Amino acid sequence: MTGSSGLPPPRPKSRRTLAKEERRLALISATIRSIADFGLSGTTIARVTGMAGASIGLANFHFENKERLFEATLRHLAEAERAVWRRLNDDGAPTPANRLVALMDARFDPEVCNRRTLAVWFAFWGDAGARDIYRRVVGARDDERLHACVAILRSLVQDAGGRHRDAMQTALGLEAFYDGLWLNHLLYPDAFGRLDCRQIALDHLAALFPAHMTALSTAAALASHGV
Amino acid sequence: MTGSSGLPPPRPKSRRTLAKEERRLALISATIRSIADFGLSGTTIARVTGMAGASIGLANFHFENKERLFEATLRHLAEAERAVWRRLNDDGAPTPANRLVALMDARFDPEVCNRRTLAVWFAFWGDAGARDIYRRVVGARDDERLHACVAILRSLVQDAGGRHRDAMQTALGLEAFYDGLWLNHLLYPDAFGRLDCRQIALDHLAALFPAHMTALSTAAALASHGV
Amino acid sequence: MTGSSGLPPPRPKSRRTLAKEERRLALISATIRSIADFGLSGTTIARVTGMAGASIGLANFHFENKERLFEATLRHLAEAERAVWRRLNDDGAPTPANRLVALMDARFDPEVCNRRTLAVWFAFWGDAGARDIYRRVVGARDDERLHACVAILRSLVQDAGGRHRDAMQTALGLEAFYDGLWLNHLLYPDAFGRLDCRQIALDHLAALFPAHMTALSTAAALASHGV
Amino acid sequence: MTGSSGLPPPRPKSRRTLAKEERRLALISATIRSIADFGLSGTTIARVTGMAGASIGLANFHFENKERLFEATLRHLAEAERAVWRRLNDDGAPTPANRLVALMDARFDPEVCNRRTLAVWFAFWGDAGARDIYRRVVGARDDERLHACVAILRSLVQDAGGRHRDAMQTALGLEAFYDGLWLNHLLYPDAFGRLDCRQIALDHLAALFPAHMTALSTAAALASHGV
DNA sequence: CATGAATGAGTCTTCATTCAT
DNA sequence: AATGAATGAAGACTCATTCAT
Repeated sequence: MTGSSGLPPPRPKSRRTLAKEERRLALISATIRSIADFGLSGTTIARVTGMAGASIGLANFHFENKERLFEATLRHLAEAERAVWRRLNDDGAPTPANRLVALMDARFDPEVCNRRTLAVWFAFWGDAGARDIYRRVVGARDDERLHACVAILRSLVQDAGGRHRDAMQTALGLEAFYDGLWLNHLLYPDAFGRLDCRQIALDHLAALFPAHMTALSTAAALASHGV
Repeated sequence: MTGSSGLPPPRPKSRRTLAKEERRLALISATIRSIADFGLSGTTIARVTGMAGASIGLANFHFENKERLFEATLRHLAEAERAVWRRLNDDGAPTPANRLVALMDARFDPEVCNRRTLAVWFAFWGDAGARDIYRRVVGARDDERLHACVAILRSLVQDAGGRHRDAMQTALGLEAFYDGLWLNHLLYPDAFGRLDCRQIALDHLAALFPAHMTALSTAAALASHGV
Repeated sequence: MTGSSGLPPPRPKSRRTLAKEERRLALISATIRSIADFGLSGTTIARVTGMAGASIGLANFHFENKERLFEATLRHLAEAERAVWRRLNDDGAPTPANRLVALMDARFDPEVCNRRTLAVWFAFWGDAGARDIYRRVVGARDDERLHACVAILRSLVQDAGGRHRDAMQTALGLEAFYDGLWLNHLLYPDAFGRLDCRQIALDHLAALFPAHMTALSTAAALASHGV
Repeated sequence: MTGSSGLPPPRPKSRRTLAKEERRLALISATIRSIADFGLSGTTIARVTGMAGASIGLANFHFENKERLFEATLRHLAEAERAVWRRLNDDGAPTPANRLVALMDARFDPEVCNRRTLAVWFAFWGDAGARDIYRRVVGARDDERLHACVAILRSLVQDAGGRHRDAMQTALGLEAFYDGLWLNHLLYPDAFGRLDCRQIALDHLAALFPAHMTALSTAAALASHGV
């Protein structure tokens, strides 16, 4: 039906390729769930493949290693987060204040800030051995985010004749604050709901930049529409 | 009864007890170092006892379990942190602002905020299985700290007629912020030095409570003398 | 029948057959290289097919089994050695002494006595399980060679009125000697060069049969021309 | 009973130590049997420990590795062979001819030249990966034996004004010959009995050194008494 | 109190073989 | 003919825990 006419079906190959990518994704997804539910040390190849409905050997076929599987998992999550950020950034008006809020909003987007994803990040941050893997895979991405924040802050404060050196300090403080909110959302999801965290972060931004208060509130209101 | 002759042997019991306590401490200390250097999953009984210069059997003798050893380790660190906080709190003048700074300063005291200690906390926070242990052992202590913060905030804001519900929100935000600074100190010790973190935290307090600015600055200056 | 029209397609079958045989040879050659470089246990289907530039499934297509692949490899090497021997035997004058030297020379011909080939023989001789395969595939060929040697020795000694039982003993000793030279060429290729081995073997023959010394020397000189 | 008097029993410790050494020996012996019966690749930790009546974990406790277990096995066999050689060398009269026969006799002593021991040597010689282990562990010992042979040959030929360079060549040839006899004893134990091999080797020595014929025969006769 | 040999379940990884395409 | 994804049994190695001394 799809192609009864002259065109040869290029599907079989692409279907196979797709299936391969699907398998990879299924394994990565299972890895995320396993880390969230059983911890990094409780995440075994047998458990991951079992959750993905695959055989044990398949994990080492698609990912050479357990470590490679972890790396792919980190890369997957990092790319998802980056995509969310880009989307939020492109959607809003391109004022510095808007971009600052977009940066924050990406942190508390439901696709990014959920128990499973945060569990993975903290699992890797919390384990001395995994920390190295994390830095190797996601380190550059973290740097990029930090420097984007610094750039925004500079253009934001430029209007008010702010100091340059503080931009980095402020950016570090902001990122740390978001991380801390993430941690508490992970540890106490009830006391620290996702939207609570977002609100606290927004209040913080407003407290830091009272001059841009109005713009920030507007941006926040706009952004929260999409949530 | 213990000695067959009249005189009791010169504190053999207390000496033994001391030796026992020393052994326990040596094992706990080795556990901390091992978690910091090799992660939770890389921390084996053999490694811990090896680092402590003890035999394998000794760990199971002093601590029934590996889990018990971890619990004792958490308890030890929590008590040390609590002691630092009490000391700082008792030293300064008992105004709310002072106490708020003391609460913060305890978080960034060198005895509390060092790579090894933070590595342990984040190791337990990062692992789903260990998280349960953490909550069981240190959860109440964390609550105590949070409520102390709330109480301070209430008495602080009472003067200015603040709202009650905000006290809890603010306290949660503060704790989260400190946690985030801890995390970044652990991950990037160079970019986030201990004193940098403390300064960022202090700036944050000052931004939150501009009315108490002067008092806070004074308190900070006083506190930093001791550092 | 094959083609629907009258003319049979120009040797498509033979071309296919050739391709098939080429594939088989490529796989066998890769097997030899793999055994030489990684040992019998390090020789996996994936490695062999990888070295031959084929897919994993192909090995099991051309050779039902891994064991069948090994058998084909042994057969291939045995036939090559036999061909060398026949060639050398046919080339020289058909005196017993000449044939004895030819038998020896076949053992140290570059096509037979090289690192890769010897590695395969000793791999199968050295492994208890593989030994059975070897005996099943190459045992008869070894017997043939031994009895050829016995026949030569008998006709050689007949002139001097030698004893019959000794022929077998001598033949066994000769073969053992060649094997020992092979082993040392494999283990210490520098100290035991191929030509060194040949010379030692020739000296040994000369020592065993001083009466045929001259003939042997001549034969050796002739044979070494071809080397 | 053993020590009711004042002496404290030093046994417990030495008994423990002995037990440890006994375990190691039991595991090494099982390794030898396993290699002989199932080949190097068929020799698994589970099999070895099973044959030794131990648990799987014990092999890795006494020998860090499978490779270390193999090394210890090689070392054990090499030392046993060396001990036999020393014994035979010390027993006989110290003439060069005697020592040459002793060197040969050690090769065909029942403690050295038996199916199990030879199977181990050839297993390591036959596998590319194991070959490296062999050279690392036994290489020096092989060199020692070769140079001892060279020294004997030099003092033997010195009387007849022999050539020096030939000593090494002859020694290499002798060792190779013994190796070849070993191989054939391993492959065809019926056709190549241990004593058959020894006789062939002795005949070979006699053929090489007819001048020392008498001494050799005498030495051989004496040596064969002990067999 | 202390030791360390011993156990065996559990983990990662390899690999021959199968089979749908 | 050929591909390569998929399977799962088997292997080496780890490690918490036990227990005789």
